[in-house]
Parts: sequence; C-alpha cells; structure tokens
Amino acid sequence: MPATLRDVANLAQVSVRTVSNVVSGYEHVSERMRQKVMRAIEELDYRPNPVARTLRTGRTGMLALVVPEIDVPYFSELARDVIDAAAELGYRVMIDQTGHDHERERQLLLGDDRTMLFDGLLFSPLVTKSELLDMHGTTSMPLVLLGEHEFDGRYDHVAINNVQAAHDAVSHLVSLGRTRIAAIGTQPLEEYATPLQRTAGYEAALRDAGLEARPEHATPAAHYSRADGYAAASALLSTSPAPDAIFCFSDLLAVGALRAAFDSGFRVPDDVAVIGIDDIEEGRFTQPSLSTVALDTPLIAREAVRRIVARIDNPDTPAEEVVAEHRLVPRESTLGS
Amino acid sequence: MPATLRDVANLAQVSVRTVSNVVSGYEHVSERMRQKVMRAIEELDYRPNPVARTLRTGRTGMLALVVPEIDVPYFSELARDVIDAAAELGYRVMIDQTGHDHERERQLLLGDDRTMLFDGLLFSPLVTKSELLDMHGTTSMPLVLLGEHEFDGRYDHVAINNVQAAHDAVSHLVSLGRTRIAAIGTQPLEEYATPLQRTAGYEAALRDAGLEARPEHATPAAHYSRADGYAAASALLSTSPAPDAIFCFSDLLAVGALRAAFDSGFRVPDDVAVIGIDDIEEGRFTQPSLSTVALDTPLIAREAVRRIVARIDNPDTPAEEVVAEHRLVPRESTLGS
DNA sequence: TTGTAAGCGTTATCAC
DNA sequence: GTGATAACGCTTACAA
Repeated sequence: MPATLRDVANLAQVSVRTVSNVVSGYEHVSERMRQKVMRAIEELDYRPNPVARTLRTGRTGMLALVVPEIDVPYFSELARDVIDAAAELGYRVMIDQTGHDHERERQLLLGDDRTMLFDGLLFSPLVTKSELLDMHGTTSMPLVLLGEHEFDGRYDHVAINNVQAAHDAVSHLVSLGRTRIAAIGTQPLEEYATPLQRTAGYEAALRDAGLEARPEHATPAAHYSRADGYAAASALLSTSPAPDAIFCFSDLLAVGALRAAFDSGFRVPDDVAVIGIDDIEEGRFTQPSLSTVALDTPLIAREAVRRIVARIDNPDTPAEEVVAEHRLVPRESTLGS
Repeated sequence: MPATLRDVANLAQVSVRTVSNVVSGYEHVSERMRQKVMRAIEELDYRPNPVARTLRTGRTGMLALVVPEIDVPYFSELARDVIDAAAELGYRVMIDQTGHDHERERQLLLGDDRTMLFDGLLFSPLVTKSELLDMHGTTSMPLVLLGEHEFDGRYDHVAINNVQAAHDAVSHLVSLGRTRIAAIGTQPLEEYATPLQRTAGYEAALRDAGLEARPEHATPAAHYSRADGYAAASALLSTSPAPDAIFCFSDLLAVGALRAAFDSGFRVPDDVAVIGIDDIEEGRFTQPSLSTVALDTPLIAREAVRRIVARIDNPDTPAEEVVAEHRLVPRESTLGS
C-alpha cells in the first residue's frame, strides 16, 4: 500500500500541511523542516496521489483528442503535434477514435461518459454532422474544434479554409491544361462539412475555369482511405473518355489513386495527374511523389492547445476562430519528374 | 457550478445513498424512489464526477500507451488496435510519445510523474535500453511490455520473435538467388534490443546460406524513418558492387529505400530486391508493393490489454509471456509483378 | 430498501 | 513558518 501525506507527516513528526508545502514546492519552509520531510519521503518512497490532487484542484492535466481514426496519417501526425504542444504546457493527451460511431461522438460531446478524466476536448471531425455540436451546449467542458470551417461564434475553432484549399488544388490542375478533372471524396448522402466544402471548392474552380462539372466525375468515398481511393480511381479510369486529372480530398485517397492509375496502365502525370490534400509524409516518397495542398498541422495543433488551455484557465474567454494557412505543394504527380 | 450527488438528494428528498444507488444501477431500489431521483437528476442535469469516483474506487479506467512516435505507422496502427481493445474492456487510452527522450521514459517507468492518471502502462519500446526496466521495480504500477523479446520473468510481455522474423526475411531473399544482401537499421553504438536482435537474425540467415556477411552491408539508421531509409539505401546503392537485395528493419525504412532505388536508377526487384518488417498498410500501395514480414498487431494489442487488465484486477497474477506470430508476406518488391 | 457517516489523499483556510 | 481541520464528490459499511 502506497504511503500517503499523512504517513510522511507522522514519520517526520510534522503536520500534513508542512509536507504538502514541501511536496508542492511552497516557498516559505525552513530548511530544517524541508530536510526532515525529504528524508521521510525518501524512506517511505512517497509519491503524491494524482487523483486526490485532482479532486481537490479540479484539474486533471489531461486533454482529450478525438479523431475518427488514429492510424490515418493525417490524424497521427496531428496527434504527434498535439501531444508535443500539450506537453509544453504541462498537459497530457488522451486519444479517442470515434470510428464512424456517432454514438461515441455524442457521448463525448455531451459529457455522457463516466470516465471523463480530462479538462478539455479537442475535437477533430473528418465527417461529422454539425447537429452534434449543438448538443454540447449544456456541458461546461471546454471544447476546441479542429479542421472544419463553419464558425458560428459558439466554439473555439482552428479551421482550414477547405473551399479555398480545394479551389487551389483544382486550379493547379487547370493551369496544367487539364480539362477532364475528376474528384474523389464526395459524400452525397450525408451532410458532412469537410467533403461538402471541398466539393464546393472543386466545382467553383471548374466554373471559374470555364469547365463543365460532370456529375459522373464527382466520385464518393465512404472512408478517406487508400483502398477507397484505389476503388474510386479504378472506376473513374475505366470510363471513356477517362479523366486527365484527379483531385482527391485527402492524400490517402490519392495514394490509392496513384496505385490504381498504375494498375490500370495510366502514366502519372502524363495520362492522368493526381493531387491530394494534407501533405502527409508518405506523399513525399510515393512514386511519383504526390502533389498536394499542405495544411499547417503544427500550427493547428499549437493553436488548438493554446486555445483550450486558455479556456480551461478562464472559461469566460470569448470564442475565437483561427484559420490555418494552406499552400499548394506541386510534386511529380502533377508536374512530372 | 455542476450539481453534486448531494444536490440531487436534497431536491429529491432522499439520501445520497439512494441517489448513488440509482446512478450506479444498484438493483434494490424501489421504482418510486428511482423515478423521484431520475426526475431530480434530469432537472439538475447532474453528471457524476469521475474524479471523485476514482479517488474512492482507486480506478481511473485509463491505460497509458507509451510509444516512441505516434506518427510512425506501425505505432499508430498499434494504437488503433490498443484503443479498440481497451474500449472493449471499459478502458480508455492515454498516449505518450517518448521521442528519443530517455528522461521521459524514466519518469513514466518510475512513476515519477505528478499526473499519472492511469491504472496500467503499456510500454512499446522501439529502441530502449533494458536498464530502464530495472528501475520500474519499486512502483506498483502494472506494466506490460510490447514488442521486444528479452523475457526475464519479471514483466508481462507480448513479444515478437525478432531474430526469427529477420531470419525469415533474409532467407526469402536468399531463396530468390540474391547473394549480396544488405541490411538497413543496425544500431552499432547503443545496445537497443530490437536492432540487435534483427541484426542477429540477418547475420544468422546469411551464415545459414553460406553467404559472407560484409560489414559494409550492415547499415545503421538512427530513426526508423523513410528519410533514413532513403539515405541509407542511396549510400548502399552507390557502392560497387551494389547489393542485389536490401533487408530493412522496418517497412518505413523500406519505403525510403524503394524511392532511393528508383532515384538511383535501380529497378526493384530486378536490380535490387527490397523487404521490410511490420506490414504497414502503406506497403500494399507502394509501387512496387512492399514485401514484408507481417506482425500480428491486432493480437499484440488484444493480448497486451488483456494482460494489463488482468494484472490491474489482480496484482499478484504471475508474469506471462506471449509471443505473437509473424509471417512472410512476399509482394512485388521481391517477386516482381 | 434506505439513511447516516466514515473515509479516499490532497489542498487551502484558518488560526497561532 | 507551521499546525489543525474543513472541504473536494463520491462509494460503501453499518444501522435502521
């Protein structure tokens, strides 16, 4: 059984108050006392109980990061940066994946969970309905949203300009002279923000270029996975006339598309150019390397953690929106080598 | 200010005991009481405070998963499976990355951290010295080790047979008629278990095949990253005679090696065959697809969680070692298409 | 079946 | 500067 403050106090012949002072580095303790206490701590191998401290102070020192799937590179790279940024401010990170489980999202957002040992919630929806957010209202759990762009002033928000990012990607393809530009990643059945916004950007860019948006070119993808990218691209490339460019709503989809192009006998970028969004590291090593729109993930992570900690420290902080920069990163899959 | 059990009890005109019974689903409560309490809970929007419960019960319901870097695909895929397996048993997962920070590892292992809000520690060292483990002795924090293979009976351990896995990979290259087989991923300066074991398997396989182990073919890699794989492979392929096969200690190194081979004008597998270890999903979509030795990550995760939960429930459970299966997965990078 | 009360191990508010 | 002691919000003997 681990030693408690009281045990230390008894052994050192002082009050618990004094021990607590020593342990938490309080300034005004005489050197003699401090020595005595330290000896007792050493002898009993005392370690403060973080749960008791938490109950008393109301702070767990833990943040929750909620992502759809942690093994999607974009999210694991985001998680890396969030964990580092949190550590810098003295916080640890619990990670939860909602998969495509709306019930789990609901629980987290509503605080309907019996094990919410965290001070704030970083919520990074890839495909999440905005109604869910309305339900968060009653809880007092600090919340920062990551990645979408639908600010209504109620929540802190580190956003990406999805419409513009998609527009930039497609405009790049247009500037290369491509005219039959397909897209992979739409979500016709559900009202998810990210795919909706990227679809809007895609269509706007086509319009701005005077190109026709063919319905059969806007291809859905249930998950933003390599496999779905592969399947969608295979289907697209078997149509006639085949597209001469594919804009994928994520780099992971694009990785699948690259492989599909190869397997279907298409050269990239000669026959078909491919571009994604995210700038995951994987895309720098594909063959050909993957053109993309880079999101400033470290900034997103840093800002998100900064905001949530500010809100934890002062719940009345007004909600704020930060829009992270993005930039076009052309590589071999559109430019050639 | 959130409502407490007491508030609910007051409003419902019952004792806290009764409210607690209702909240925690105790069997013997009259329907009338239950109704009254539920109404009060509803009205006050009461949610139990998990920290108080934790202090009382001694259980946080949280596990810590410690990995070097969460954005390394092998670890993010492991994390996905660990989170899922933990959820199944009612646990949540806090993730920490030690980077290559030995001090952080020391803290975690020693329980020298003021915010250890978890019931058990899943420790997955890629490159970690075993001395660190000796220091865990004094703590009572349940610990399960993942991935190495140096069982001394003190800790639960879900292991990989690294020596055999490496041997299998190299034997596959030998069976293809390759004779100048290089390796990427050794760690000559430090005594890390994984690289040491994989090096041993590599050398044994060469010996068994009657091939000479050339020192210049055993190439170190500081991190198991794409970039280091690229650099190491580029160097290897510029020697003369160049190797006709490269065994990489991880798939991520192999991804870098594939790209390096291409950039150096080598065809894979015709000029040089490449094989890795891990079977990350990325390797199924590279061009050519990556031969590898698959580790049974879901099993590793499931077993690890099962063991740690068993130990949390009963600290006196004897330590146990499980060795996860591995199997050779030949793909285009050794077989061709 | 329900009420009363004693902790869980801290921190913080008083006195001294 | 240090010592008692009351919370923090919950679970659970023990009583009734």
